[in-house]
Amino acid sequence: MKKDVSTEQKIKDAARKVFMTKGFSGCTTREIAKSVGINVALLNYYFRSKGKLFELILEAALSDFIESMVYVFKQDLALEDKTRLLIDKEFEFLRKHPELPLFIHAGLNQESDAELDQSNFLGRLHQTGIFEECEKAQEAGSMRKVNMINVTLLFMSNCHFPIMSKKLICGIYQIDAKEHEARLIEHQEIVKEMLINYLFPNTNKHV
Amino acid sequence: MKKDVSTEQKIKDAARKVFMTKGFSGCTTREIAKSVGINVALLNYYFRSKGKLFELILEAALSDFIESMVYVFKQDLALEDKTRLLIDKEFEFLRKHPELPLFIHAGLNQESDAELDQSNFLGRLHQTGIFEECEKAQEAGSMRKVNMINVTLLFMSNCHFPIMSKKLICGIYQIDAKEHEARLIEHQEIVKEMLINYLFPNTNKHV
DNA sequence: ACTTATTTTAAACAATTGTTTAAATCGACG
DNA sequence: CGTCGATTTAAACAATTGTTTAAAATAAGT
Repeated sequence: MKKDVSTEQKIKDAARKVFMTKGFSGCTTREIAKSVGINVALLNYYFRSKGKLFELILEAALSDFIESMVYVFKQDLALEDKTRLLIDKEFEFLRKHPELPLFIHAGLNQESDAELDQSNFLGRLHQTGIFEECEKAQEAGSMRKVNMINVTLLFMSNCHFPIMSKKLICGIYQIDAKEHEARLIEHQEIVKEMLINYLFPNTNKHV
Repeated sequence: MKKDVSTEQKIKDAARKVFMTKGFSGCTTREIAKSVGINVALLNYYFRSKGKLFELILEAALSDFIESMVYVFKQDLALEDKTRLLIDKEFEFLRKHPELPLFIHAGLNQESDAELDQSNFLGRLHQTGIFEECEKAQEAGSMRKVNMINVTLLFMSNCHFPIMSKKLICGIYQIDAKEHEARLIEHQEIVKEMLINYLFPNTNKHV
């Protein structure tokens, strides 16, 4: 019979937490092992090396983050409502995992090869039908004609960056976490209005 | 007489390059020393330690990036034109230093204390008068009433993130650097239009 | 209970880390 | 030239790194 949680999973969980906050070269295998309460050698017994373990965590992180988008795209909603929901869900997700964006970007820079599409992220997004949906809306004139990569950039920029930049913003403006959270809440609404206004300009809004 | 370039400066330059691409824990003092062509001990002779050197580079990077904004704010232009110029200059600056945003954010997370405002960044921004200028425009109704921290977030998100996320975007969408650059050029125009529309809504635009 | 395979550990490995020490080299000035 | 200070180096330091080896503990099957 298995234990309540397998050792392998416990290592993954601990490694995720440590890697997230300190990065690949910022931590040691012993640090991870200690936080699980096991011997260092056991880490190499389950995963072949520190690097291999890191790749696993990084890919899982990427997967999580794609999945949070896929969930929204699958909903049966009008494009405008999907836009709102996407932004809300992204902020909700990123509030729970605020270290994730920086971890992913820093992690991708560490990996020289970056065989990123083993997990077929693009395919998973395509399966939701979001691309065709946008294409149709663009043909119909209800959505502004913008390349989908640029649309992605717009969403990610305005959702991920405000979370990643917490320390920088707090440092520059000399505000504490509480004030920063207030700005974040406001930002969430700003982004929703701004993106919808930009992407769906024909829908009339009032003051 | 001094050499053409002082050893101290050569070390700083090399350290900047290495730290930028590999991060603090991702490189070694010997690696930096070798890239300058000097002994490791000399590095500790000029700067007390690896950490001290890193702090210096990080602060200089932050300073550069603030300065590129200050330059724009000082110009004698209408707010809308400053907005356009700011975005153009940010993209220009970031194209020259694409690793800088990620380096700054990762670096700030490494530092536990993060005494960020020794350089008085907020003061330098205030001196340009940009805050009063925006406040006046907001009172006059030409600029949307948005907290200045949120305005900052809007600009930084839409300028910095597209540059930082190059590897991620290229990985997900399976595009090469050339195609990515094309998207970036388009993004620059998108961001200009979108932000101006949002921040200065009363100025009428045509199709 | 005995055997066998899996899981876990302690210990050691060689390599690398940041830093220091003491000596050597260089530059300028008397 | 000789001396003194600043610069630079080679060598060594102790600590830590990722990884491996061989033995121990545990679990499972018969």
